[in-house]
Parts: sequence; C-alpha cells; structure tokens
Amino acid sequence: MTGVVTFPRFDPSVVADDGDLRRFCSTCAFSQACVAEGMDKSSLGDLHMLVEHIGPLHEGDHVFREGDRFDAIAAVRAGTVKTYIIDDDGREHVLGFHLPGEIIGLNAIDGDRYPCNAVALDTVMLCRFSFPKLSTLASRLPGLQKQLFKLMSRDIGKALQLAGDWSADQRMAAFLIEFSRRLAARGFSATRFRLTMARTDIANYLRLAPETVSRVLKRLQDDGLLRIERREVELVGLKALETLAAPVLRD
Amino acid sequence: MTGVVTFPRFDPSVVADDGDLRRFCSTCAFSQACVAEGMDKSSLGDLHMLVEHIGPLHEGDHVFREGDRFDAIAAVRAGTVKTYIIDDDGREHVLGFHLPGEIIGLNAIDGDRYPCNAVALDTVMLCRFSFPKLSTLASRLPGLQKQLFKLMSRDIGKALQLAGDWSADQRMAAFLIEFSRRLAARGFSATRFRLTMARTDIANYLRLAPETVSRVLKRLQDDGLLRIERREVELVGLKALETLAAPVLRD
DNA sequence: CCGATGATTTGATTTGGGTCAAGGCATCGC
DNA sequence: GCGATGCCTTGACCCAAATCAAATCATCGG
Repeated sequence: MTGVVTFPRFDPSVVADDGDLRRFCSTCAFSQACVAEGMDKSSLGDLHMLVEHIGPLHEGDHVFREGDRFDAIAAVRAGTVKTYIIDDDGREHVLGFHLPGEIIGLNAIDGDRYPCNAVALDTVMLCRFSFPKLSTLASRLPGLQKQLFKLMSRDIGKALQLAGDWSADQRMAAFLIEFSRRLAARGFSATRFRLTMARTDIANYLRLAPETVSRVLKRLQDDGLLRIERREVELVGLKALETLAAPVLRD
Repeated sequence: MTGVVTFPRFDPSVVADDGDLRRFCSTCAFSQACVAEGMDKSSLGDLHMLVEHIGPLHEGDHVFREGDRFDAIAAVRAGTVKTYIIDDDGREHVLGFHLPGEIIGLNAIDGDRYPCNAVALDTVMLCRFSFPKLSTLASRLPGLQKQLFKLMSRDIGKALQLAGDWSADQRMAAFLIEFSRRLAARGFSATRFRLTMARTDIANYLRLAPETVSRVLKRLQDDGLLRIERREVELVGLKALETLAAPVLRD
C-alpha cells in the first residue's frame, strides 16, 4: 500500500467542543431509535432529563469495572468502548466493541454488579442513564420500553453468533463486515476505515491467538480481499468477504 | 454401573392430567419471578388472562421454526425445548436447552421473525404469551417489565459464557454443572439426573464433535468425577467438576 | 425373536490453530 | 537522534480436537 490512505474518522472534539451536548444527544441513535419505536417526540425531554453526560474519557480509562455496583447503562456518543472479562488464568475475553449509538451495560441488569469491564479504546463520550429511572420512564413510554427490549434481544442474537463454531477466516470476515456495516450505518465509508482496537483485542474477541489474526489478515490480503496497513483497512473484495462471512452473520 | 439407578424425573402427565392448567401456571416460575420482582399478586390474573396453554407437544414437534412470524414468547411448563439453527453447510448449532420455568423466543423480539428453531426433546407443555400484549401489560406492571429485562439480560450473559474460549473438558463440566443446578433449583437431585438430549445435541451445543463428547465423558468417568450410562448421569465428584467449570461459569 | 435403524463408542489419523521463539517496525520520552 | 517500549509479523513446531472408519449397543416394528 503506497500513498498513505486517509480515512474518515469520527472526531469527538467536534462534539465535545460543540458546547451544547444536549443538542447532540437529542439526535443520538438511542433517542432516535426510541422515537422510531413509537415514542412521542415530546417525550424526548423526559428521556434527556435523566441523561448524565460523561467524558471525555481517554484511551485506557474505564467506564466501569467488573464487580462495580450496577446502576446505569450508557450509550456511547463518541469513540469506541471495549467490554471484557479476565478469566482465572489471566486471559482476556473481549465481549464486544461498542460504537457511537450503541449501549453498554445491558448484560448487567440481571444482578446488582457489572459482570464485565468496559474501557475506552480512544476518546470516548457517553450518555449515562440511571437504570432504575430509565425503567420507570419506560413504563410510561412504550416506545422506550420497546427499544430496550429490542436492544437486549439483539444483544442475545449477537452473542449467540459469536458463540458459533466457525473457522478463523469466517470469524475474521464476519468481524470486518460487521464493523464495516456499523460504520456505514453511521455515515462512514464501508470500505475504508481505521480499526480502533489492537490485533490482540480482535484476537481475544474472536477467540483466536494474535498470531492467527495476523496470519488470517495476511492471507485475506494475499487473496486480494482487503488491504491492511497497521490499523488502516480497505475492503477490496467486499462481496467475497460477505460470502465468507455469510454463514456467521446469517444473511 | 450395575444395579439400575432410578432418577427423579419430571412427569408432565402429572400436570397434563391435572385438569386445571391455569392453576399450575399460577405457580409457574415465570409468574412467581414477576411477583418476586415486585409485581402485585393481584396482577397475576391480568398476566394469566393473556396466557395461552400449548401442548402436550411430543418429541420432535416444533414450537416454532426459523422464519416463522414472531408474535409470542413462551414459558416452558414441562419438558425440555431445544433451540437451534441449521447453517449453510447443514450443520446444526444448538443455542440452548430450556427447562420448565425458562423462556424461549427472547432473541426474536428484535425482528419480526424467529431467528431459530425450537423443538421438543420430550413431552412439552408451554405457556404462550402474545408479545405485543405482554409488553403492553409490562408498561402497567413494573414487576413484569423488570422480570423481562432481567431474563433478557441473563440470556445475554449466558450466550457470552457459551462464546468463551474453553477446553472441551471445561465446556462439558460447565454444561453438567449448570444443568445440575437448574434441576436442583426445580427441586430435583443435583447429582443424579437424566439427560433429556442426545450426545449429538450436547456436541452441537458445546461446539464439539459427538466423538469428543463421548471421549470427554469417558475420561471424566475414568477420573471418577461422574458415572454415566446412556443418558443417566451421576455426578460423583461434584466439587471437582465445579472447579473445572468455575472459569466458564465465573464463580 | 429378528433384522433394521439410529445412537454411541472406540480406534487411527489428520489438521487448524495454538504456542514458542525471534525479529521487524512504528512511536515516544529523553 | 536513539534507545526503550509495545505492537505486530513470521517461522518452526506441537497438540487438542476434528475427521474418517468401523464396531457395539439399545430400541422397535413386525
């Protein structure tokens, strides 16, 4: 890969310096989705009443840690959050990467403590929602309730997808395609982007060794399906990658 | 294993012949849990108003199939339900086994069709809850809403557990211990029980080959951790099995 | 009882991905 | 600039579990 490729990047400072975070939040994916699910727009104010704006958090800062008392879920507003656990042998298991508009903490609702850690991979802004308050509000706003049900249901499906029995190539392709789609849904390029996480994180997410991640990426590059240089990725053979990922993503 | 061991078994006919299914349902785990989450007992009637009793289904009967229009979740009242998908190569991926008191269909809420199949492994009785009606009711009954949130949150955690990177022995031990605990919670023996599913089902659930399941069980038996004869199991070394399963179950 | 059928076990062999070890290559503080 | 640091890649080798093949066992219809 010659001539350094430039990638569109989400720049949190655009938001952070905006001065009116509430205005941003009113257009955030979570609020929008609630409205899409039938929540009256006039209720957005109620929802925003209980939002607490958090951030900016910097790379390595934790949103919460395993064992912390659970009292709130959070919508990522900018940046990437990694959720993970450390097992008895000190191995890290990455549970997910969370992009702007996505919710973290849904797996903590059952139980009074967070069952995992959440750490910022870059500069992160969050909307924090007290969960007791949110569920009280959800009783009054069916659109909000429905959106919460949907989000949790989706997370079950995503986790089961990850749990499936797939080859290293299939896992990697599915990861790249899914990441690409999530970026595209946020207005970024589906074919050129920057990975916000280290190879080790990808490995721990896909349950592979970092060496395997490296080798699979090299193989996909040699086969002309993608170009990758450090964390900059270009998906050249999007179709072929989608075919490879199809059984995992079920589409 | 000489002298045939007898195992306590859940006999659905006891319920099916009871004649008053509603009475049974009023004491089912789901309703009880809603009350435990703060739902007023006087609201049990409202909940039962929208229950539709299904069954008995027999071994091999499907509760729903992938692609069916989603309109209801169901609480297992008796028997065991297996949820699974078939991938492009015709391989079966088992998503879960569901015992009395457990809910199936929660991963279908996001989307208008069931994303998986659900089949009876033995004689099954179900309580069917229209999901639109249930969520409407949940708006009025915070205890019910809370219980639904918790159940879904728990399912996310369970799925992520299954997704972890564990050895065949750890997976098998975790499966047995979890199954044992779920039976114990329903008043059955924690150490002697009958597996309601085939080796192949266990294999497809744990993402192992059936031959591996067989070999792991043999090894655990040779090591004195359990005795198994066809589907009858006795957990002899419960402590040792729990130790083996601990990193998976995180306890 | 008997053959058929499907589930399970057992043995032999293969292999995908892990582990170990060694370099390469950006980035950063001094 | 330059060594230190951490991340990433590459190569050699190994192993847990898969695959392939075949035998055993339980169940069941007739």
